Amino acid sequence: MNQPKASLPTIRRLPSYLHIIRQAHNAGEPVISATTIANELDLEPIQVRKDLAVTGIIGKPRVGYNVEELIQAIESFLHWDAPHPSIIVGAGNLGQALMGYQGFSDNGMDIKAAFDINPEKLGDNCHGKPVFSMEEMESFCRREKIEIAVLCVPWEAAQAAADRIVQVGIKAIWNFTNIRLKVPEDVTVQKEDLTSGYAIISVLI
Amino acid sequence: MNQPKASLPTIRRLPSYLHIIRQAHNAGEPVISATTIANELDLEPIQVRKDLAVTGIIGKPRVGYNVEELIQAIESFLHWDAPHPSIIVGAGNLGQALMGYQGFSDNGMDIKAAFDINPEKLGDNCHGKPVFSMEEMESFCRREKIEIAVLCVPWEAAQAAADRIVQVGIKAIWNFTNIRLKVPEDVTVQKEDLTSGYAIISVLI
DNA sequence: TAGATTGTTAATCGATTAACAATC
DNA sequence: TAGATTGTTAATCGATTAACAATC
Repeated sequence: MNQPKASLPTIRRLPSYLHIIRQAHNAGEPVISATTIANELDLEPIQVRKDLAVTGIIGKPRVGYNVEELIQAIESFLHWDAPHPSIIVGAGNLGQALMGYQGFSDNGMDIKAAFDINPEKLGDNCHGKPVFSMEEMESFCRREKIEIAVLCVPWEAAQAAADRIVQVGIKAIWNFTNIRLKVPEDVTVQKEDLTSGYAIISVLI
Repeated sequence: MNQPKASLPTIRRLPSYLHIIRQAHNAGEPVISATTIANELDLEPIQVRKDLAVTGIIGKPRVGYNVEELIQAIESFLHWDAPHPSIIVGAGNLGQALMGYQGFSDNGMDIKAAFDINPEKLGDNCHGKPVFSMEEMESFCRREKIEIAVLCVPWEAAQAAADRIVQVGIKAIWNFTNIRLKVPEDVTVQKEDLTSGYAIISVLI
């Protein structure tokens, strides 16, 4: 597992910046200032400058940042300038939705297939991509050099599925279940618990 | 918008605790200690104790917390002990998936319907729930006393949809798009950007 | 009783924010 | 030049962690 060169909050904010900067690029703007980005997102300019600094970008005082350079700097920092072969494990509602989610495909995530234990789902063509049985996972993933497994099974099945993913040699699991997975040290798990977001909104209502 | 009585990181962790405590309850265990929860989640016991304290629960030294009391305390703190009538706005892949997501329905979120501009989607029966046109939103939401709108439209349509949601009188928007919504002060927006999670895993690989 | 666990008070750590010189 | 913006260094703020007395 790599040691990130920036704090997790900073990394989380970078995609929002990138989205705004790409819009500026589409609008033909050659430069953009941290102040502009901050206003758009309701953040402090100093925070945007500090965040952008982690990508190695150098701005021009009084002018701002070169839009094309900045897009490249962020994409490169996030490794979004190269494709990441990925699979979905668990082709239920959420798995199928993520399979067609444009926010991922726009940023290098290349979902090659889904895997499921339910024989009824097999052979389906979900968003133009195949659904295979769990037995086919190992050979497929080694052949396609899969880097990321997106885990969308019910929580009761999550640990067993994770064990399988580890066995296959995949080193990164994006865990959409609400349990903590037990995996070897060299495997990265990023937990994305939608009920955490629901908890926030429930308290704020 | 309510001022939460706990930090956002604390609130985010509570659902994971609740899940473990409910499992203990199902297993018939009368008490559970912060140490047990911490071990399960790979956290520090002191953090779990501090987090649980915000719910007002009182534990017993040497014993731990009464499981039933603790479940009630967390559910009550998160307002998960009452139903929250909700709607999905944008019945695309993600919207449909969230409509059937059990992690929400298990915790009081009661999704009553979805709304979409695409006439092809209307009348569909998605997970046993109806899909209506945007025009029907206002009367439906006022009648059903909708509290939360889950926004799953493409980002280009997000601000217009949010304006509509505000107009209807809904005070909480769960925003799954990657733009910042401009809404009146009394409307709460919780942004849930899946590309932020993808950024983390991309950097950690 | 001895030992484990709670809850409180204090210390540490890291992220955010402020101040300001440098620069175009 | 004057003024806006960057990048650096320092200060603040808040969350996490540590220490420890209280308790069953």
